[in-house]
Amino acid sequence: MDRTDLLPILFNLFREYGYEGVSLSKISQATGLGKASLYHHFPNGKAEMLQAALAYSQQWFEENVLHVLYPNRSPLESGTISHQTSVQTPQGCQEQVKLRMQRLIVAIATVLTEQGLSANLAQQRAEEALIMIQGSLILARGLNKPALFQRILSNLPDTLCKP
Amino acid sequence: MDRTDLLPILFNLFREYGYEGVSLSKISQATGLGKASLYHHFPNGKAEMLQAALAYSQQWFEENVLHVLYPNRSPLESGTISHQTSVQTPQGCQEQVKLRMQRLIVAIATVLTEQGLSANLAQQRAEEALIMIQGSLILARGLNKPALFQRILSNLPDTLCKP
DNA sequence: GTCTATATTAAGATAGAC
DNA sequence: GTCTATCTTAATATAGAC
Repeated sequence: MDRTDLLPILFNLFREYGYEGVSLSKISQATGLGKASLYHHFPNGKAEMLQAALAYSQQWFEENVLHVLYPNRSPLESGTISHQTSVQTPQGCQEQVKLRMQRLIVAIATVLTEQGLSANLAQQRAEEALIMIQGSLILARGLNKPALFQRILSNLPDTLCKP
Repeated sequence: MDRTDLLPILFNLFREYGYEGVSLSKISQATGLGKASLYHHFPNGKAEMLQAALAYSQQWFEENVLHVLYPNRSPLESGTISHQTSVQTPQGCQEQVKLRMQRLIVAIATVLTEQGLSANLAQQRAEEALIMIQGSLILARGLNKPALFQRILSNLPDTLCKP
């Protein structure tokens, strides 16, 4: 088994249960590997597993989101993980979250600007896009209504480009 | 020290760190009480502390949010904790979260209906209100820009009542 | 690369004195 | 009502065989 196979499993675990909510026993069960084997792949233990899962999701985000918004433009040089500190604890996520939000907002604002919106309005709309996405995810999960998220997502393009 | 004094401390701890992220040592430190003393107030341990913190926040929500939207109308009979199961684990929060969202949406939709909006539009706008609130909270925290939340909140009344 | 076995520490929880 | 002391279990982590 390769380390690459473990990353999506780790990512899903941390996303669903949170860092403290994921125990090595859970990871062992989810991956089918013994605890000792996990330490073979991640010598620094759980903290390193989180770090690897974050890097994995970051890469996914670059390829599947940012690269779609920036099809053949920016080489995404800042996409390589440059803000990674030694072995990350849960608090260490904050900076990565911030960076990812900022870059997504810039990407969306750029697209909106090319659609004819002013810089200020584009920025505001891009923030609004993230707000709607994040907020509808919370409501969809809280109310157990996935359709609510789908609806918001479908209306987003019109909402952002409108007046 | 009274049990009532502990509730806001517990609530803040659970909100900040999550259920698994809060240890009895942390609670002991935050409250100034020994672990054994905590078990005097909450014989069923951490699970009961979460339950109490949830009930406390629910009461706060009733008095400070719903009662403001329903000034002297509904007696809020459903406000008393009727959906409480024995001793709650983290999963047990889901149903409470759902109920609270639903009631807030109904409350906002009712207000909007009285402002002249149609039932369907009012419902949709009420959902949108929660989406904006929750989403802007996430962005404000993630970007470390509290002003973003303030801005969204200020614009909400107009946004909801407009066309 | 994975295992069994074990060490080490911290967590949740109790007993009983004051 | 709060404490000290202790119990029990689970968590993180390591050693060493295969």
